[in-house]
Amino acid sequence: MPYRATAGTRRRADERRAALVRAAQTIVAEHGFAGARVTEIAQAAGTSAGSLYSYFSNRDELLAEVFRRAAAHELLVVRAAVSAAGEPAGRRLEALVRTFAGRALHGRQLAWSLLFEPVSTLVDAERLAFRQAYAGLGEDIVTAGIGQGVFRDQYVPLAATALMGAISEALVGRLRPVADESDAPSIEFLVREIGTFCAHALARTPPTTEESPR
Amino acid sequence: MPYRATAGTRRRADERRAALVRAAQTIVAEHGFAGARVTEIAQAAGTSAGSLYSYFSNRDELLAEVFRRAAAHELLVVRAAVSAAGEPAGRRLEALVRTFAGRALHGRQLAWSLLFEPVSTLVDAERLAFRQAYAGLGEDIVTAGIGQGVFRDQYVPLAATALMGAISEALVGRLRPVADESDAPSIEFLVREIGTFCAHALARTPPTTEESPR
Amino acid sequence: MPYRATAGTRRRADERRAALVRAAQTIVAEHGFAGARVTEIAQAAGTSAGSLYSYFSNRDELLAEVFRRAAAHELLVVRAAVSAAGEPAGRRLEALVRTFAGRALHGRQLAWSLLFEPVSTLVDAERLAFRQAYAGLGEDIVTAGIGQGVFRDQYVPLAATALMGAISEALVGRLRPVADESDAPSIEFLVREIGTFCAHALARTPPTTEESPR
Amino acid sequence: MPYRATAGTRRRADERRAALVRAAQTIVAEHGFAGARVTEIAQAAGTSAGSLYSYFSNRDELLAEVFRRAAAHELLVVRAAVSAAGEPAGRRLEALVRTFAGRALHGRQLAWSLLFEPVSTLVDAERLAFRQAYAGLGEDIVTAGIGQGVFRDQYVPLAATALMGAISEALVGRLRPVADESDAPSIEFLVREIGTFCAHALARTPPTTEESPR
DNA sequence: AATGAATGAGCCTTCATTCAT
DNA sequence: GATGAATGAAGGCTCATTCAT
Repeated sequence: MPYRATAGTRRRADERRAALVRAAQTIVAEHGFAGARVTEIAQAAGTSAGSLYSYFSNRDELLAEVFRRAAAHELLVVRAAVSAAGEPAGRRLEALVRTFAGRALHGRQLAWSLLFEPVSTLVDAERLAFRQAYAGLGEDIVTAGIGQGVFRDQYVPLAATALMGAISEALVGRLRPVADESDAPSIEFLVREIGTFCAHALARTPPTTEESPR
Repeated sequence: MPYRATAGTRRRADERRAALVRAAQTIVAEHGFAGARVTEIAQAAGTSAGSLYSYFSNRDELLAEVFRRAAAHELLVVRAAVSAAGEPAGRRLEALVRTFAGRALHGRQLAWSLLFEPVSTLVDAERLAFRQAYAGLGEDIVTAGIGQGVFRDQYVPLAATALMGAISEALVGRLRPVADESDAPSIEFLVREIGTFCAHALARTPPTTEESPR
Repeated sequence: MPYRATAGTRRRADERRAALVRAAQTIVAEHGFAGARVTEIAQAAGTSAGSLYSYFSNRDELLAEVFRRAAAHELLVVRAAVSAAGEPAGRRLEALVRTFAGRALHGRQLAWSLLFEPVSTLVDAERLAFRQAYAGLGEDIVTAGIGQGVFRDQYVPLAATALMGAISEALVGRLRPVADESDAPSIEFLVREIGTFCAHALARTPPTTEESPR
Repeated sequence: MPYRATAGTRRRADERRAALVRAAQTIVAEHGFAGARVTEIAQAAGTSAGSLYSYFSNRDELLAEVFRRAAAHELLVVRAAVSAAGEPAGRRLEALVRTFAGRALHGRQLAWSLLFEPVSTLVDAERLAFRQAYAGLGEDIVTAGIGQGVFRDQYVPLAATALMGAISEALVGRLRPVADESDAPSIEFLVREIGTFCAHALARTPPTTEESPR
């Protein structure tokens, strides 16, 4: 009698696979991709390293999936918030910033890993897609805003990119020492400031470039 | 004739050291810090791995020097351009963007490694200083602009950070596929767009957030 | 049938570990600690270098275990013999010498490595304990002997140390060429002589220091 | 005109050579043979590593010479003291112990290195000679003592060896932790105790091996 | 004959991947 | 299908020795 992949078998396999991805994600969220050892992932998933290789042909492959999943989730959340914001584009922009900020500040390491950490060609490709999706989100907003006359006419791809750069750097960037968080400004304040920054950046009104008259 | 530690000897040592740094930088510029193997660096410098250790106590130390050197150069160039731009702040901002852009587009991998690639504690510390210097540059410009009434009143540290994020992401970010550069917009155009983006972002005039009347 | 961490597995692991220790000990017994290369140890144990590291976190750790094991064994044997010798202290002393001698002459290099060869801080600490245990044994005997009036009153720590020095040097010391063992005195004779030497050294009767009258 | 080794040239060479040996000895006396790096020796001698190799074909060769020299010096001093002690053998023995003790406690590291530290086959051979010389000294004393009826009849080689073992272990042995030297007994006391130990060990009077009557 | 920078073999250690059970 | 011990390639670093100057 030939072996038959019953529904139960199949489901159990899927669960295992998912457990591995989840475990890996947890570790990545704590130590970054570089700190995600195959053995530890397997252990955290209640499985073995060897078993892992029957679900993924590669460590890279697994990490890529972790990336994909985490990124997809982020996107989902942000997209939902953006959709819910309705019109005009300014409100959508604000929702984008606010949601992105919430996610990023929640899990800084994961956010950073998703955005910046170099892993492998595979993940880099994945990241490209992720960023493009984000950029696409931004592009939609910008395009809509332009159409609505809210935003000035501009080269949309770049605007979206710069937008994401500004937001992510301001939030996840490792620019300032993490240590001294005592007198750091409140998140609410930061988000509002970033929102203003972005709103201005896209705005129609031409910026004042000359010194103000006294 | 006895061996003599002449000026020539000294110079050759300096050259060797410099050659190592240069070789390392070349490799970093191609494969990133992670891809810079000691043996390969030495070989590329026409030396042996062992020899490398008489110039640097460490691989990390060498990489840190590569970073320092490259970063210092970038800063120098950008600072000079900014200073030369004079008043008002808007012009300095434009100079910042233009120069940064020129450097970044020249060597994408290097720029990315300098800005983002995690290496070691040592280099990360170096990077912090580098980024802070950049941020400082930005802060100076923003502060000046606010004083001149050109820029709106805003939380300067964040503005500077977001600024750098926008610029670097737009330029070095791996958002767009590097492969397909056929119908990419001209650098000149990109730089102008980024400049506009930044100028608006900081500008005093409140952005229009409502739909324009038809 | 799923892989199962059975008692057999566990036993095999223990065996592997033991094999490594044994292999290491063999090599140490032949070439000393310094001559015990990780790769060679693993190979001698029928394993790979990498595998070694799942049983020991360190080369030093393994060597320390080799030391501990060998030393513990030596101590056990000697202690047992000493206990079995009963009273008075003189008999215990003789047992000490005899047993120590037997062990030492059996494996000269190992005995020497245990007693003298510098390895690492870890092993040195282990050795300290080993030597102190030996010294403690000696001190017990000397103290007892003094109490019994068999040995003269003396500074016990030094007596014990000197005792061990005399014995070990006479036996393991590299004083005489190892090569020419042809006309060497019998072990039995040596042991008896050392015993006499030690007995006298500790004895109560004051030594004659003046020339005997003719 | 052929190169001629003038007296001056020759003398200068000898001085260089001697300087190297001296420098090496200083370093060995501080860090042991293992801690004597070729480069550092050369530097300490005001020479270069390369130059060192025109005086010694080997690091081992140099270290062997260091050993030879230091050992010879020790021997010379001890021999002189022993000779000066005159008769009977008991006095010579005391002189041996006292002088040896003085030297050993003066430079513990050097003494230990000479007596115990493993270096190379070459040095080990040298050490053999050294120890044999010491043993010879001991043998002479013991033999004389036996002839004078001061010491009991015994197997001289072993007695001498055990003697040296007792002395050196008591003095240089790393048995007890070096750290706690606060309430350590005075050197004078130690030397006297060792002397007594040795005197008894060799003495004619048969030791009491039965418990003393109460 | 002197120099000291260059060499490179050799060491320990890590970790993704495989495969006998 | 599952397991996890075994593997072994690869990497950084040290230091005695050599050799162009």
